[in-house]
Amino acid sequence: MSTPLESTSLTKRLTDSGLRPTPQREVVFKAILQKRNHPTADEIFARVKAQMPTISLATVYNCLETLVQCGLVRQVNIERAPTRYCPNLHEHAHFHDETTGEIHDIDVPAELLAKLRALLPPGYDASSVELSFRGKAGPETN
Amino acid sequence: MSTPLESTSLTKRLTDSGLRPTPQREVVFKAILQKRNHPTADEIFARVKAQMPTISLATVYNCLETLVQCGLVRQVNIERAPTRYCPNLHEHAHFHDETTGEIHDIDVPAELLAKLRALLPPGYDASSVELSFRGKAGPETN
DNA sequence: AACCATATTAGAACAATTCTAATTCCTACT
DNA sequence: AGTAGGAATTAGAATTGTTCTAATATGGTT
Repeated sequence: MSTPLESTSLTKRLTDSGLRPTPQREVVFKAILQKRNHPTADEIFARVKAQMPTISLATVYNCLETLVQCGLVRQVNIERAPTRYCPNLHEHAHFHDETTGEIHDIDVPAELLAKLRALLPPGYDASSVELSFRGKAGPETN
Repeated sequence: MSTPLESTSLTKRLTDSGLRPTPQREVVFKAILQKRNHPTADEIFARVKAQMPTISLATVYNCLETLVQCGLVRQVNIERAPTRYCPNLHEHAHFHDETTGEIHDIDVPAELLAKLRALLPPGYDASSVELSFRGKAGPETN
């Protein structure tokens, strides 16, 4: 009973990646599962301190990074880089090139954009839609 | 010749919104148009200082905000709030409720996701796709 | 020309995150 | 079981992008 299902799968994931299963990582993971919302690192820190008062915010960040690496948690707002401004006013998507750090515009047909908006439940009114890709651009030069 | 087309349209937009056309705003706007990429505020600051060495970074931020308000410039990475983590691992979009600040998950059919990926030019390989809406959720409670 | 709201400025403040260096903890090996 | 050694944790400082503050300057209107 000291090893519930959740922690075994966590332990497995960690060891499979050559990482150590530590109490901190377990507690952080459970704190995220606790409520099905989208907590910030600070919120997770608060939840976790209740059970483990000695844990530090830096550790929470470290654990989160580990969990994201293992694919156990997703990061919603990856973009911590500075805000960027663009003069291209018509609706378009962005491709963030991971190797160069550059951002390229991607055209999105209006028809497809409409389909995206149609995903929203009734009553939801989106004032903006942001679509961004992240990855490697091919070697073809221009 | 001291009032090229670009600045007249800028002036018009500003005055239409009850805002003043100032040299700083003009210079910032031109700096963004100068190159068709996605500069950060710092980069714009650097470009601008060449012509107007006395301008301050705060002003650049102010001008950018104004230009975004007027719809002359788009902000790419609006999300300045802290990174959020979510345990929902299958592909989904997010809806940022502007009134409550909450984030709701939106399901995206795999078929539609495939269509989005298909927008990328050949050679582009996206490791992640992020789709987020921003707006007001309806009044229906749950 | 004077007024007054609006803009600009420099620098301090802030918030989220990362870094640093010291300590502690797991795990593997005897 | 004991211990070496690398990995993880910790507290606090540092960093970064952005916003705030309070004083000064400016532009457009009367």
